[in-house]
Amino acid sequence: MKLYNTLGRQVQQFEPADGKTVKIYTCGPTVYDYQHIGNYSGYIYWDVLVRLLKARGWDVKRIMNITDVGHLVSDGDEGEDKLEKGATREGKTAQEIADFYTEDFKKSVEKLNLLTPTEYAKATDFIPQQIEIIKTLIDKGFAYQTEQAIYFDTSRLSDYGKLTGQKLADKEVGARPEVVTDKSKRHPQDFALWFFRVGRFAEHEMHWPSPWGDGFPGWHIECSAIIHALLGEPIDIHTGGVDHIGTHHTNEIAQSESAFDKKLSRFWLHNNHMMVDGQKISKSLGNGWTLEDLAKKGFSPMDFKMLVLQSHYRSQSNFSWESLAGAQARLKRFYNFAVRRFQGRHLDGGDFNGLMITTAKFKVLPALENDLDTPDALASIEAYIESVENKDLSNERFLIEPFISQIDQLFGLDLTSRPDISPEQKQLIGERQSAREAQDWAKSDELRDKLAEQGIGVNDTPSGPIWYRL
RNA sequence: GGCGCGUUGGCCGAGGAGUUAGGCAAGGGUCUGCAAAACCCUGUACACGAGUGCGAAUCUCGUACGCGCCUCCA
Repeated sequence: MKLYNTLGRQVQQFEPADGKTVKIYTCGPTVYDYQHIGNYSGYIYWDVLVRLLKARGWDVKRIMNITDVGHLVSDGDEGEDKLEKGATREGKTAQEIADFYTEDFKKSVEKLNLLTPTEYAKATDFIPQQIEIIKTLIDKGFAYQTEQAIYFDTSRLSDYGKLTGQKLADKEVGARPEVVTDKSKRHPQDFALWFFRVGRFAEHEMHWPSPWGDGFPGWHIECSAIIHALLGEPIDIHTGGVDHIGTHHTNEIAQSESAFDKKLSRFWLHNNHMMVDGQKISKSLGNGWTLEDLAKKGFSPMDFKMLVLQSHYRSQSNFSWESLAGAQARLKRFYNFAVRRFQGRHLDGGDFNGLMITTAKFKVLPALENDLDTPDALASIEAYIESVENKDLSNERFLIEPFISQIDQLFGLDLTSRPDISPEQKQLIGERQSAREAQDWAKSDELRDKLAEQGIGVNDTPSGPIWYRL
């Protein structure tokens, strides 16, 4: 299978280093607030990636971190931690905030039917490991100490920034005036490994002892520590949003590769961002919808997932309520296809069954193996559903179950869990059909209305009624 | 200033030198007791300019516009 590797900027053939187990790390949420739909779009893509890796027969060991400390806020960078800002806002401790939003994140993962990682790793559970790496970096001369912090000396690396393709000298450092810099930093691009609880950080609520003094870790070090502790370098795939390329992942590479003399990750995959009405999702625009906001407008997490899968992970996609409605309609069609398996005329399988499996295997899977082309994969599924619906059901025999279970395996769209209707409802359909045959249109219409009240629609075909959900 | 991406029919969105993407919406039709659903048909799209090709939406250069990153961010 082929994947686009940001490191090297090209599509490359992928397989795990040991040929068996894929070691994969996904940059997880910073749990200081609800995650918005843009956040989840990334997790949806990486979920399909994991499902694909498994479908190809590899074992997957996947770690996702939960950032619950050390993530400084942007606005002016006054030294406030995102977690602590959230805590102040809600009158809680940083720990309570982290726990609450971690829980919310996990619930959403479940709602979206995303596979849970092998392990979630909280940054605060790996403080000693982070300190250990910093120690190593100091010993090897890659880090230095000032009054405010311990910094990584980026000038020690000739290939610092290899992920971005941008030369260090070309970067405009401190492009924004509001960024506060430590005057005693040797190079403007040097980044903090450990902050001391002094100056603007004096009141920092979360802090730990270290060999160099009381303080808290920089943001990037947690990922290096967690990867080292739970996966071991090099890992096969590291995923995250495109915004991480320039800073977070660049610094992760610098730290880990300097400390351990091994490549950190063989593949770097980055999802592009979801725009909302053509604009970046941001707090100030108030367009960072949550799954809850979508639910209020009548859209399920699965509707949203369908929308996300309709565009490629490397494309910048655009969210609008109109496009979400389109995705919802499409998903409904998938669902109504799935419940055809309860309608009694597909019991024997036969050639049709084989054809379905073949389609899944020879069209859908290859689409995904082509750098995770989910839109193309969906189109193949669509083409197949259409070909089935064209058939005269009374004559054709087919088996939907294996097909949809393959689709579910790859996309987690919950097709297989679409419920059957009740025996009572089936009886109503039968009665209505009898009424129709007796040309009792009044009764037939009455029964149709009754079924509609229960969310069931009926399609009269030459070979009998077919029900679907409204 | 640097790095990078994009511009596809009403909307979303793949593809990527000659052959239908797909979905949603729309119009017409078939079927039907009537509907709905489904099905069929229709739209003949690729920012603009120039260039290279037998041939360009697809390659090259330029222009315009938009976006991302270089600062926390999925």
